[in-house]
Amino acid sequence: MENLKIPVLVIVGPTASGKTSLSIECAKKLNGEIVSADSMQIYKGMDIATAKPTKDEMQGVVHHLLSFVNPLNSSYSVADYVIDANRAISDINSRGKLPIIVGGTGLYIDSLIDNIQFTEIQTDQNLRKELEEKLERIGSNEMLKELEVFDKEAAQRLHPNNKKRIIRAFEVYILTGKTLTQTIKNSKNMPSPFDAKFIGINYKNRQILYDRINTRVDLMIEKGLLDEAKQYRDKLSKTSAAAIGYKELEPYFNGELSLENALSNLKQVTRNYAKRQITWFNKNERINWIYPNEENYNIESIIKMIGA
RNA sequence: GCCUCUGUAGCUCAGUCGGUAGAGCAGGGGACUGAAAAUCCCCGUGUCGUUGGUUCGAUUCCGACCGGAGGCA
Repeated sequence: MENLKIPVLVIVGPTASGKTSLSIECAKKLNGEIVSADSMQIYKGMDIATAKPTKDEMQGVVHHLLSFVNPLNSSYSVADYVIDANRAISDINSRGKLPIIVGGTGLYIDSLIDNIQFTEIQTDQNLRKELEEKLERIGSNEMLKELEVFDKEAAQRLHPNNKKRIIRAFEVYILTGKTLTQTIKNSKNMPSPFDAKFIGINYKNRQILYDRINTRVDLMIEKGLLDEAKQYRDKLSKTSAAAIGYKELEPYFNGELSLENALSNLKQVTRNYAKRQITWFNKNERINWIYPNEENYNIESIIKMIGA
């Protein structure tokens, strides 16, 4: 049974940690193709802000799930990602190559690797809007009391300020007749189809990561981030608009902030994001951590580490 | 030179009618199932500029000094 599982290499790490170059090296060495696991690099355009690998950087290595969603009118979610990534992996595997999953979106990666079942539930934007209005009207605590009637566990788990999740708990129940708690439980019933080896890149001295982030933002400006941001002003879909890199420049475009201050804010927000990513990956005990500038940071020892 | 304001957490600033102090941001930790680059939770001791004085007791009142900002000739 074990050997029927598809072998995959997973490379994770916070933003600006060096995933791109390491993954391309691995792909070349291990006859692999890359499956991006990045919730923002999926969009067409948006190249500079999301730090997509350039053609040159790819060095001929095939990349999947980059630049294939229209950022102007399409929304995307984990459930979509799991479907798309599974398809890409099957394709790569069927051609005898190693799928290398690379990215910083922890939820996408875990949902894919752990074979989370999303199929039964949908979303309903209108219903969400109604629920949002209701929550504003009656308040979080009242809302949680109502939730407690049908999903006590979720009601106890959710903090009153976490409005998005409270609304989602109602949405799931109204749409499917099943509670969010039950739905989550059910989603974990299928075994993983993958034999996954995890590599995580991190920095023992976090300041070094933060310096890399700051430098990268300055580099983005040189590459034309301002023009890219202007191009997408007020045009992005609900999900693509969440990208870090454009919304932080709005105050500058509106004349409310100097470019310098807007940029230091953008760097700040990116650093905060990196920290959240690290928190997510830290709980994954399957990850073999490697640290740039240290002995084991080379392809040979990485291959040895994962037993490829 | 004189006058006024000001000096409190890494930063911006509250505050203590005299009993050694607290917010936001930063930073750290955590959660996370269809928006996840999103959303949310927890964590605050610091010579209260320095130095004298008054006082049982001063970061708080008074003086001097040293920074900073503004005004006046």
